[in-house]
Amino acid sequence: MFTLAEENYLKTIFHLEHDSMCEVTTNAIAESIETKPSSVTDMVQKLAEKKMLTYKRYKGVQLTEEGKKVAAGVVRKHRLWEVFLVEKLHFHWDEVHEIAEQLEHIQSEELITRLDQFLGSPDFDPHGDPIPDKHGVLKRTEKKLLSEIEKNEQGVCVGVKESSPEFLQYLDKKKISIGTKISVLGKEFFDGSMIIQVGTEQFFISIKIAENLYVQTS
Amino acid sequence: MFTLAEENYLKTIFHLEHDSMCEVTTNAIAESIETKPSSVTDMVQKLAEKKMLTYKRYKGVQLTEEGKKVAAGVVRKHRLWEVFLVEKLHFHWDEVHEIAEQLEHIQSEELITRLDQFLGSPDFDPHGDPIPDKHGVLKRTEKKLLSEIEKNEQGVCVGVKESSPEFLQYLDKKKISIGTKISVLGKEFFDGSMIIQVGTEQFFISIKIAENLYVQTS
DNA sequence: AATTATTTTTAGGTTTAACTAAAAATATAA
DNA sequence: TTATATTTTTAGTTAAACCTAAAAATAATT
Repeated sequence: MFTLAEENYLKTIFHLEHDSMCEVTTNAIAESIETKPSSVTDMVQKLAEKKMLTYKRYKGVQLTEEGKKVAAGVVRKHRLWEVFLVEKLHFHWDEVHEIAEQLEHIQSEELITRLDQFLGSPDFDPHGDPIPDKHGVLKRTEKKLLSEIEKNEQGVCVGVKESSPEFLQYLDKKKISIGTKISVLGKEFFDGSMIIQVGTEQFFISIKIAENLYVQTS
Repeated sequence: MFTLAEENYLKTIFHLEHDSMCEVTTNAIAESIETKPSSVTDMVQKLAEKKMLTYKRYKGVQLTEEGKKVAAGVVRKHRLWEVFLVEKLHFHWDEVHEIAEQLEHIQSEELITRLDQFLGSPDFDPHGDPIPDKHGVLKRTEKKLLSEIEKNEQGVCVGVKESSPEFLQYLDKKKISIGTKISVLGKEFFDGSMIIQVGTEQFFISIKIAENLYVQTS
């Protein structure tokens, strides 16, 4: 069994490994978790002793297979709870992160099995992120950033890269959510800005928006 | 905001006050919470400073109005989650306590408001215990112990006093749950044992059973 | 290659909530 | 009432997870 702090470290390192695709540094963890590098060193040494990750002084860390499994379990719980909050309790997708951050630490295999069933074994959370299965395996999707889509092509929104309330609220105002069809009508070479169509509305978006929206083209 | 430990102390003292109807002793708290009396003294002093209870050395404690409100809030969360686990996830009523013990500490007003709505604002948890409203007010019911029922009277099961898995499983085997009608066909003066009827079945129960089952007669 | 800057670790301290052991207060019994 | 027993508190430790400040290792510049 793991403490709340240990679970948070494992989860954070799991995400950082996915993002950076290489060893995760002490500073990166510290920033992510909003703590000091010295605290990270402490915890990382503890997790190394528990064989959850490999650690060489000054060289960063890497999750072991076991560590990945534990971390994926926490992510699975987080995302299943997010689905519950949005689908069943009708929370807005920008309100659920904090609460799921707490719920992800509830310990009960059976609870998660039943929650998963209750929700119809969803594959994705309300932000479009994949939910690991009970063995920690992630379904990989071939999603692209909207910024990679060419003029006159179109895609379906499947997720966001950034998930700050501000961004999610912007998307909401523009009536963009998971499943929304987006057509690229025009693209400015100079700054990457676009004219897109969502439903019957056409409007301008900056590169910053386009680089934080995932779409599936198929 | 309160720590997990603080919430557990407040909740425990709240329950003990209801049971004993007088000041709650250090030892009673220690036993309930499975900790040492010295640890209780520490925490109780801390909670007294926070004005959650009044404390005089060697004299026990009493919750303040504020303390009662906080404690009732934790109990409300616990019991709402129990309803969720039984009604929505189809857990058995003897499996939910431990999980609710964790869920009761999730911090989010909005979550509980919505959970309550989602469950149809239930008044009682799966064990028949009343759920405090959002202001901490408990609906009082005039329930009696089955052992107080006379021969040839009957009542409807509304709750249990003890809620150990063993007891709940016994009740289950005998097909007794919340709402079950129980008729007292015979009562032995010597040891308090009874012959009761549940559905079409008639059987013998000891005083130990009868003293742990609440029924409503009306 | 030597210096400077950055990153990471070590060493030592703080807080929370537990613990043990001993002292003090209260309650019970002779 | 004195002696004994029980309950409660105090004093001093421990462990987890954080912190600061200083030292050590690594990386970047000149």
